[in-house]
Amino acid sequence: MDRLFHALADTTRRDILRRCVRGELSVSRLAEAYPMSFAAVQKHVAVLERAGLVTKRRSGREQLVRTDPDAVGRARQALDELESAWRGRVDRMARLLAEDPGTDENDTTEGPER
Amino acid sequence: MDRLFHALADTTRRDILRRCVRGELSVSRLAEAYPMSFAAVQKHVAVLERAGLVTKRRSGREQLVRTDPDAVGRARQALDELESAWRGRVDRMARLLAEDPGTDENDTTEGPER
DNA sequence: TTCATCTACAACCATTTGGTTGTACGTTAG
DNA sequence: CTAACGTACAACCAAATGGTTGTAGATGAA
Repeated sequence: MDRLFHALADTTRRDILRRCVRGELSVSRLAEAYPMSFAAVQKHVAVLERAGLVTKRRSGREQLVRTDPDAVGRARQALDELESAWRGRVDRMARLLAEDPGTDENDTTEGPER
Repeated sequence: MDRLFHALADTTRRDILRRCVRGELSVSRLAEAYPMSFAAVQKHVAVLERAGLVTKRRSGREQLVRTDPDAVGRARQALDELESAWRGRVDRMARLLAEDPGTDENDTTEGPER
């Protein structure tokens, strides 16, 4: 979660994500687009990879970068949960679950984070 | 944008946001909840404030922290745009705008960021 | 007034970040 | 084979981060 948002908190990295939307791009092709060294872009891609936002696929001597379609969805879901709390939906849901002694699996109210 | 995601990229800060959902909390009240100094929490609140995620209101000698309901919406919208690009919606929209010589204000295709 | 509380802010420190350069290795092209 | 390309990775550096302590200013309570 920390890594996800941290990866998104950089203009270059968000731009890399946008560029990889249309299709796979090699790291060196990406590096041409930015006023920085190849190694720097390589590091940005590594950050995105550790956050699960992109995956790399080897093709010959090139390393093709592709976005993970589900990753942004996960980030959005995290914000949705935050927004739900905002609107009090979580509280009401928790209260309903408390009254109904049914299957209460997940805990959405306590602890700083999972 | 950078500041927004960076503010969200920390467990303590996300937790502060959740705690301030129900109502305003003073900084010292917040500080009691975490195993760190008052000044550290103060800094976290400052980061959230610079990102526009919370606002502070003075009440006597206390400084009450409150979440900005629209802020998470803004972050979600940013992710929505990213997700739209994923799905190619932005591209099709841009193509439509290109064919229609009408009011083409925003540029969504070039540059690293706004 | 005096004291305790809440806040603000500066100074400091260790670690991380974002960038650089340089070197080494696998792969493709001539 | 040799040269060029794409990548990986280490070492290094300046700046930012996340934490600390200490000091000082407002405000509320005794």
